[in-house]
Amino acid sequence: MSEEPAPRRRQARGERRITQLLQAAASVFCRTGYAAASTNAIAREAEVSPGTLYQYFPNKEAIAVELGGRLLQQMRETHGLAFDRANLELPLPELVDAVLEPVIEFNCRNPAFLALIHGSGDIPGRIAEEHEAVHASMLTRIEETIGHFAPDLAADDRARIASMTLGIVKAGLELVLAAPDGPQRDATVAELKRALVRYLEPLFTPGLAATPGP
Amino acid sequence: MSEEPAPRRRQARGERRITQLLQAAASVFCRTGYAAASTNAIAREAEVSPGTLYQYFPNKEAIAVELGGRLLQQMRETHGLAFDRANLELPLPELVDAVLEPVIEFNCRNPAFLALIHGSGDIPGRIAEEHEAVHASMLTRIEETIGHFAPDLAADDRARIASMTLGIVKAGLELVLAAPDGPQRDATVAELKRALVRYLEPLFTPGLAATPGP
Amino acid sequence: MSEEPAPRRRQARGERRITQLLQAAASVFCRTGYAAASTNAIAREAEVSPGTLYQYFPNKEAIAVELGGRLLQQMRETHGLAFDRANLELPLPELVDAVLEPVIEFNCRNPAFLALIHGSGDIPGRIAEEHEAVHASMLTRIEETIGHFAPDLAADDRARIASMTLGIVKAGLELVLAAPDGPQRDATVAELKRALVRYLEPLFTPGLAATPGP
Amino acid sequence: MSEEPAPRRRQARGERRITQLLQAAASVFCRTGYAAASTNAIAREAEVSPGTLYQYFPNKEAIAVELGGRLLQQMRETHGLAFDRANLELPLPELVDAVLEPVIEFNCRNPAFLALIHGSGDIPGRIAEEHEAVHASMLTRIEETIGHFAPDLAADDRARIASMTLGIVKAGLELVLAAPDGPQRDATVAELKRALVRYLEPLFTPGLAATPGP
DNA sequence: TATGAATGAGTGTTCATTCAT
DNA sequence: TATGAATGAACACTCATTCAT
Repeated sequence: MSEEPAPRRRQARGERRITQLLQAAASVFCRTGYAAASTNAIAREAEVSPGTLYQYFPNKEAIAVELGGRLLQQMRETHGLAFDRANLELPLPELVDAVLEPVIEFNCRNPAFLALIHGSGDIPGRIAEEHEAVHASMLTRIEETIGHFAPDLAADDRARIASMTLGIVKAGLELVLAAPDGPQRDATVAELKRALVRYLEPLFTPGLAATPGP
Repeated sequence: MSEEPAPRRRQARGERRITQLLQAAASVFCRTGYAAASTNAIAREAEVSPGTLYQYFPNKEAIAVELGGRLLQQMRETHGLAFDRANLELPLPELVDAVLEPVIEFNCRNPAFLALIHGSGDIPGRIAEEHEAVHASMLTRIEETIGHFAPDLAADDRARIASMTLGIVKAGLELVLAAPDGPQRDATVAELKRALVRYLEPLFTPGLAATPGP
Repeated sequence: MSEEPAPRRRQARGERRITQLLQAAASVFCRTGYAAASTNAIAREAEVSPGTLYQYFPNKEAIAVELGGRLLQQMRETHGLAFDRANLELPLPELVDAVLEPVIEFNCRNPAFLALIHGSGDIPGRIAEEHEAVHASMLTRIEETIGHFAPDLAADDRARIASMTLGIVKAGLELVLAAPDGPQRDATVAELKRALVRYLEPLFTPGLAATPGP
Repeated sequence: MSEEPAPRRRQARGERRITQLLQAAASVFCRTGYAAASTNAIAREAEVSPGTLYQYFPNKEAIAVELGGRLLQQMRETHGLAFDRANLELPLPELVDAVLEPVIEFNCRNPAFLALIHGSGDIPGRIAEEHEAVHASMLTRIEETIGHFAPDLAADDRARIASMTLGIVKAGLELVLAAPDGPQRDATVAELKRALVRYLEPLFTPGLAATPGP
């Protein structure tokens, strides 16, 4: 009677606290990087005491793991959505457009995502693994798409191309985030798309050798 | 006659110590990033006491600055050499080859370079500036090359393309370093070159619009 | 109603901690002097962890500054009181008595004061300045008193006499502190007073040349 | 044949080295105090390597002990000389003059002496003992002199008066050293003498009660 | 002997984490 | 639950002391 209704509210409050803490963490990680971010700073940013922070996270790493996980999940959805929307019938430029648009938007709204991925060298084990997992899932999705257009490609070539594609996207994303919002950012986005289209074009154009030839 | 040899030997020993310490630092920075690297860990890696480390470097930053400076200097030379060797008469694939080869080789031999560049956000003032300077000089060199082949390009387009080019190179370099030495790495190198050639080809091929058209 | 008591209690606790730490610092400074006193030793003396010490003081100097400041403030009050109580109508022995009594009492209760003044050469900037200020204000007060009884005295003579007076007081204070509490200490106090009275008597006795004469 | 003449020269050289090191130590102690003085700084000041310093002194304390000891010895001689020269037939002002003159001169020439005495709180055991010894010998000499003029004085009164006398001398010495060389210093010296004469006068003037009486 | 590079325990200080309230 | 004071191991750095040359 006094146990039933409370838990739900408690859970709701807990969820709100966690969100609040993760937002604070995102903000601090962005400003200072993972290694230099102190849990006290995160708690302060969340306007919460250090003790409270540790009521929801067992340690600093867990914060990064959870934040990374959530961002990664959103990214997965975003990405999935992107590939879904982009039915594979579209010509390459439009496909690239459709896939990239939500990814760019997501990263502009969540700069912590790239920050966390970038700093993942400094970050201890688990989060790196999580990151690795999403990374892998992205690669898989890209590989599938490539496979759809170039079914004869050897598996390792396909994997390599997917990696390079993702690498170009990340590099471009960084340039996009670095560019001031407005026409400059738009131009950078366009440049990234151009780079991708040119890189992938031969794969999507039957009759042109995409891989090393004789 | 009894004064000369000692100082010289001592200097030689000092130089060796510095090299040894910088190697240790490179190794630790690679493993943990700059921020998380402790001076004691560097000293331990160099099999030297903390006091000895501080006999050669006034503080932690100075280690990164010196290491970064040396790598940057080598990189500058490597890069310069690359562009020198690559007389601009070569067709694009050979040009890319000539420029990339030494850069890749350098980065394979000095993985700390990329690590340091990556962590340069956390790194205090001077090294970041130094890095910025080399980054800028690389960009300039790339811009010049682009300008040679596409003299009519607007300055900001040229700058953007140069940035994207460098971004692709860095991303590719990371993939190359991640690939196990041997055929896989070679294939990754080839893939990176392919990406660059495809991206830049239109610029180097008269009659094809390289910049945004209608 | 549920917000008020906690902060106040907390503040009270903080104040107690600070007092406790300052007492520990006073004790350690007395034993070893400022320069040789280690923050860890102070924390240990206060039965507190180093981290706690640093929750209340930003660095070692700040401890000395705060301790010095508090003692100096008390000394100022003590001293002021002394001169106030001692209306200048009293004959010299009573005047000396009235001024010295509270000063001696204060220093017996706060031996760190003299220790800190002694070590103030080693102590960084601000505290030395503070000390200098109180020293100067003491001198001023002594000069005024002298001026009241010997208005014809040249300014530099008056200053010199005040310095010597203060010097004698300090030297005597040290002897007093060194003497075991009880009759020996009382006798030392009496001796100090005697020394002061004899030194200053000529100034306060019209008709006797107080300054160098032929 | 190859052993005999060398030792003496070696000893002579050693003695020179020690003197050189002690001078350097005196200079550094004066500038920074004992606690803050580093052995490396002393070696540097002596233009000698740290290793050499440790060939002549087993540790930092030993340097202070030896320096203190030598200064103390010189002081003893100076002081003894002072008391010898001042045959006790002289009237008090001349006696004070005769005793003080060489003491002041010595301290002006060896400011490290006072610095070392001042810092003796920070200084570990042995040197403090040495210092105590000379201190005691000075007191004894003063007591003897007092005893000569006031033979009826109780022993503890005599001791107390001697202590106070020495305290005044030290305090005055400090003022003298602080005063800029020239007329100001001379005036301070004169003031110190005046203070001593006034303090001691009653003891030396039969018919005047020197100790507390009704 | 003289050198000065090397040592390592110790210093001031920070911060992830705990716990009494 | 929430708080924030308390903890203590670890960090950057120093310096008295040692030792290979």
